[in-house]
Amino acid sequence: MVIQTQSQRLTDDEVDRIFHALADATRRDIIQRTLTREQSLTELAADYDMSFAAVHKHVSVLEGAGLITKHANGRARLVQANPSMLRKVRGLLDEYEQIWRGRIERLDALLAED
Amino acid sequence: MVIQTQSQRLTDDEVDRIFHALADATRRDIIQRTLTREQSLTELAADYDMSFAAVHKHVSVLEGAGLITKHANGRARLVQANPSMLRKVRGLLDEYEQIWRGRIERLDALLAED
DNA sequence: TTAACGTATAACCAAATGGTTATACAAACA
DNA sequence: TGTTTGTATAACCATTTGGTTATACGTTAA
Repeated sequence: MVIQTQSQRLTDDEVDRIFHALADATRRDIIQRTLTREQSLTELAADYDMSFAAVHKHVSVLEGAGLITKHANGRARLVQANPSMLRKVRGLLDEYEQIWRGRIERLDALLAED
Repeated sequence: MVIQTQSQRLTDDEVDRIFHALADATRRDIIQRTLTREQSLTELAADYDMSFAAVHKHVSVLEGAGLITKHANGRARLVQANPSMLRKVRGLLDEYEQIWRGRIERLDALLAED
């Protein structure tokens, strides 16, 4: 078993996988549903107009991105969203906001000269 | 000329396009660079190890997602990031946070019973 | 008016994506 | 034990993606 240490910084590949995982409405819906309460794969699959295998693939993509985790309960696999990863994504966007604010401040400083 | 009214809610397709656009390191880099200051396509293309046409495609993807805007200046096309769209994306993630908090509150309420 | 520069786009290609059906395995139950 | 249920995965397919080269089109400058 590998203990995943909470890495401070995400690599480009990790960020690629996270945003890719979020770029699909079915996968975003799975995140929403499993934020509220954990759900098994069959429970999830029942509500989408596609095969179980397709839903299984979507869940795998989310798992690979660290956006959800699965744990076994008998033969069921319970899926739950991982809010800490969602917060990390928000943190990435906050960095953009900081860059933007930095630009505004430099413009302000420029106007304030003389 | 079409005046784009600031639509309150993004459609699934729009969100798909936005996250897809963010799921590539080159495109994220273009956003970062053009948040600081607007840059022409050739300026942008000079720093990547790929053809001008490839960079042009990346910029088109970002433009289609509303994450950057282009305006002409002579023969140059100046690219600048669109911070308001980035904030909207953050808003989407905030919604997930709200759902998550709602769950916690319900759990707290449950524990508070008796 | 030509030549050079910046941009746009077409045609092509390999690889990835998102779906399918079919099959296998593992756990629960009659 | 045998059957059903839940999950995993393989093989396949059409479409999309992300790159290429080549070419065309405006705009600037000599």
